Amino acid sequence: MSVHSSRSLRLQQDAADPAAARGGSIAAVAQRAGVSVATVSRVLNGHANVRAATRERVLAEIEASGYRVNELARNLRTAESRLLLTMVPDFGNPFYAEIVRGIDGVARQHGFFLLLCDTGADAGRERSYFDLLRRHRADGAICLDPATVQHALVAESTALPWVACCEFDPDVGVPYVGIDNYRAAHDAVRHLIARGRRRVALINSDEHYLYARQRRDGWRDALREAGIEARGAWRVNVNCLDYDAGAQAAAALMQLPAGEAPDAIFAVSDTLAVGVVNGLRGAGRRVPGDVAVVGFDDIALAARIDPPLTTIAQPMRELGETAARLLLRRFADPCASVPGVLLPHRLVVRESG
Amino acid sequence: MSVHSSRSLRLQQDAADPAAARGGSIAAVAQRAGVSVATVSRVLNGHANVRAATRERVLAEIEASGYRVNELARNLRTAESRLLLTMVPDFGNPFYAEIVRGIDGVARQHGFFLLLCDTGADAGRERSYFDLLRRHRADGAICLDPATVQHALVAESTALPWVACCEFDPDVGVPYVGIDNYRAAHDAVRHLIARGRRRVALINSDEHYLYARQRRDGWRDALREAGIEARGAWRVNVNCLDYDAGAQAAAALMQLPAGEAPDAIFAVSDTLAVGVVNGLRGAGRRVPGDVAVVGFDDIALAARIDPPLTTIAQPMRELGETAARLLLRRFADPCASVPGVLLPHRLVVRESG
DNA sequence: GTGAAAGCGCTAACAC
DNA sequence: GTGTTAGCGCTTTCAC
Repeated sequence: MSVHSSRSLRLQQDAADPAAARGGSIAAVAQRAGVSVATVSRVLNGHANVRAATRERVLAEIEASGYRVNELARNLRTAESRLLLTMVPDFGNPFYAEIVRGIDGVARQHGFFLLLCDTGADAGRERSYFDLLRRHRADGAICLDPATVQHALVAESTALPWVACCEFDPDVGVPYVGIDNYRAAHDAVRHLIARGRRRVALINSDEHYLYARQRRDGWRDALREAGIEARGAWRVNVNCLDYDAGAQAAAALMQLPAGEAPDAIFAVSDTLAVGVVNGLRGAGRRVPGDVAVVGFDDIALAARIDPPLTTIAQPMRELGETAARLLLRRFADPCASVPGVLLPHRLVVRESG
Repeated sequence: MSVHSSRSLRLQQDAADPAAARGGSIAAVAQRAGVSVATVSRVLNGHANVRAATRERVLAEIEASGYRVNELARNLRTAESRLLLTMVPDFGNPFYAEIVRGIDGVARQHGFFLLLCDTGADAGRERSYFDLLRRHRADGAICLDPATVQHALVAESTALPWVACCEFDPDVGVPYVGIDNYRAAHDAVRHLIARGRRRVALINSDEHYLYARQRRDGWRDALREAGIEARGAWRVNVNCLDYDAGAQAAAALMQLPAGEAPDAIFAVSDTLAVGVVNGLRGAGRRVPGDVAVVGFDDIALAARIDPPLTTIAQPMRELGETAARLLLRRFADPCASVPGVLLPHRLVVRESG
């Protein structure tokens, strides 16, 4: 059976004819309804200038045949893929999952789907995904990768429609949404000081992350404003944000001589902080009795560990939603000024510190 | 500036000309290289019958202009989207994240990208996503939703190329990959019995999941074979697999009169089991001293909690990889017989039970 | 080895 | 209101 003859047949919903199961072409519908393809297209796209009777006839034929528009063809014609490229460093991380939900919700509301790509925070992989924009596979992109990785994209092109989410460098001229990391860290440390802690350690990620540098500054300044010197020995940088890294860093901190050892630890991610709590317990310290712990992100697990984690909550869903809206706005007006949006964070006080 | 004149210009990588940033058309490249579009297409697709000198000239022009093929057009012509629809009940669940990684790896290896859709295990949403196949937005689909939800798809069409992963009903005639849930549960409970436990409770998810019914049967039969009656009071069904659900279920189980209260709990997911451990601690029970706990899935967190969780490991990555390969095989030969694949599970003994 | 041309299925400009 | 038709940018016969 040739492709052509199968197209002229009515839909047969059986395994023998997969082509028919996908519905024929607009031409076939038009012919059977006794109208032109233009009219069918008008009905399909809800244009007003179609007589009610004609519309009914077309609709009936579409219903009867199980016809579905071929979006491959539509997309070529309209020159848009209606796909949003979303690049995340690690989609197994619960923090990103919630942000992606936010993006997805807004996207679908506007008729877009997500092309979700895990870059592993690798600049090379990210650039090759970014190329999907040039190949017209996606209409725009949202990047959640580290600011340093984003710089590679800037070199590629600022002419392509993309926005930054969570991580960003205000200087690169790309729309972004995130939080004020300096103030968030400042708030966390001030809270610990208000609770009587004096020796507040910082477990930070690699400082080539912009947010890491900002949180470090917030930590340092909050201590300074309380008349405490931010000692170098209290600052640990890890290059991985998992449980083990946190546990090891905490254990190392506890090696400091008594009187110098921290009585509080601020970790820049909850996964790290969960490890810290376990590490401290392994080192025979009580939390928060001996050492208070504050994390960052407020992932679902934070409230469930023992003791429940004090942390800085980021509005994850809204971060994603805002990123999607910024991108959509760029579509509507590519030349509009590029806003940077900072969303409010929130200190969630639980029992760990 | 009209679209046409901008196309005939060289690429300008600046914000003023987003169209140019995406590269011109194949016709423009052909003209500048002094060859036909057919030749450029042949070079692009690595066809052999092009003279080396010609090929060089075309390649040089592509390089110079930054041209990228428009896959919207290619896809229409070749009648394939090179997108794989992946429907998951909840992509915030780390269990699914790893499976999706497996799918993604194999897909990309074969030039496909993922259209990842979160269905929330809702039949309606799933069906509307499934329609993307008919609209030619995806070439095939992988479904991770409950078997009951899949039945809606079967009614839609078995003529469309899709496969089931993890959840499946062998009777529906769709290729699937999963594990032997009956034996996995049986193994878990037998392990607990071998360690001297007699009153083994089951915290199960909603039994409209096929796996839930199979695991329930495995639990019941393992007890029965040890001469223990599987009491109704020991069986709790929850409709949500998060920490809280586990904690609450555990607390409820501990309300049973002494002598009837379980001395072991088998939870059908690790997230549930983590909650169970916390719930037991809250109820003043020691794990595994008073109550042993066994989970399911072996997510990353399982080894990190206190005490480390004994669990059934599923080969998550391989499940995803196999699903993708089954689907790819359907593309190659739509009429091939539909294999069902069961991958081996593994009991990982840690300290909780 | 290379080019001319048909056509994938759709949308939209234009004609009536 | 409705039909005719010209492309969107590409791949792929079919000539030469």
